[in-house]
Amino acid sequence: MKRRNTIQRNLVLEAIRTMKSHVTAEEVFEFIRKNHPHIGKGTIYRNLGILAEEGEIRRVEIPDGPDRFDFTLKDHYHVRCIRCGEVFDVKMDALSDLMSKVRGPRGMEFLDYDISFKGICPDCRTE
Amino acid sequence: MKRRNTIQRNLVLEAIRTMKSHVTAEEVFEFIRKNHPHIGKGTIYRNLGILAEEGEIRRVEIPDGPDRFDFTLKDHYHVRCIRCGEVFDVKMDALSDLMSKVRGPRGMEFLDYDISFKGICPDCRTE
DNA sequence: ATACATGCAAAGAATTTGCAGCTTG
DNA sequence: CAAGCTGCAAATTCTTTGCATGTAT
Repeated sequence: MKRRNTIQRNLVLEAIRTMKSHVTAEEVFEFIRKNHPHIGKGTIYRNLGILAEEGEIRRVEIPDGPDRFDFTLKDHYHVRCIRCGEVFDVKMDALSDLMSKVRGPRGMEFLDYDISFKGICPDCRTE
Repeated sequence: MKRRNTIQRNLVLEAIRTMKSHVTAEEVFEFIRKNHPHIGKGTIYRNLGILAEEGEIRRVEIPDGPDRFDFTLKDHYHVRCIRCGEVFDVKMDALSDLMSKVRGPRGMEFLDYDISFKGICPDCRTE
């Protein structure tokens, strides 16, 4: 399955690069739709998946909300506000080699991990 | 909203206590349905939510799969097999006070975090 | 040419919700 | 008896898929 270089795929990558961090598929769709009203939402999802698989972008799975997509390459984590659902970046010193510390069922191959925080964002706290 | 002590709520709690770890709402539903064929799925979801909120059980949000529910009290994390979707417990030495290490937007209140791993389980590796 | 992609609409999976009637305190 | 619940079905939300047509290589 050799990949093609389609207009739509480039638009999606371009959008992720242009828009603010951790956008949802829906946001990418609305963004691109402004200039390309006929793009289909399925195409957005398909291309986000392909780009993430190729490592061009990063898929961030947010518990309790739609997946987000990042262009950022370096590792960072996220907090989700339990009131409004907004997602923010958080910084944290690299955890010392988490992958070598885990113990799972015998023979389990560990590939990846993610840490996600929950909290209440400044705006929601003062309401 | 004072809580009542309903048969259904007790059945759900009982089910979580009886069944193996990290079960899905669907599994709880099927389990209870054996003896109470008229229980509604909405009731299962509502009660799982209430019990989790009360701290009687723990909700574990699995990226890319349905929520799981645990009776286990102590902290532990999970791996999800990317091939078959099965979820396993993992053990890891307590991380030294992650909550005090995070830096988020100014004024963000951090409440909780979870770590989730991905991997390939023994069964799927040998297939 | 021909395999891969697209747009559109419909299907799916997980969960939530509206509502009339039933229960618990 | 009033506030909570329940069962049921329909609605929501996010994402995937089938298919006829389009297009990059």
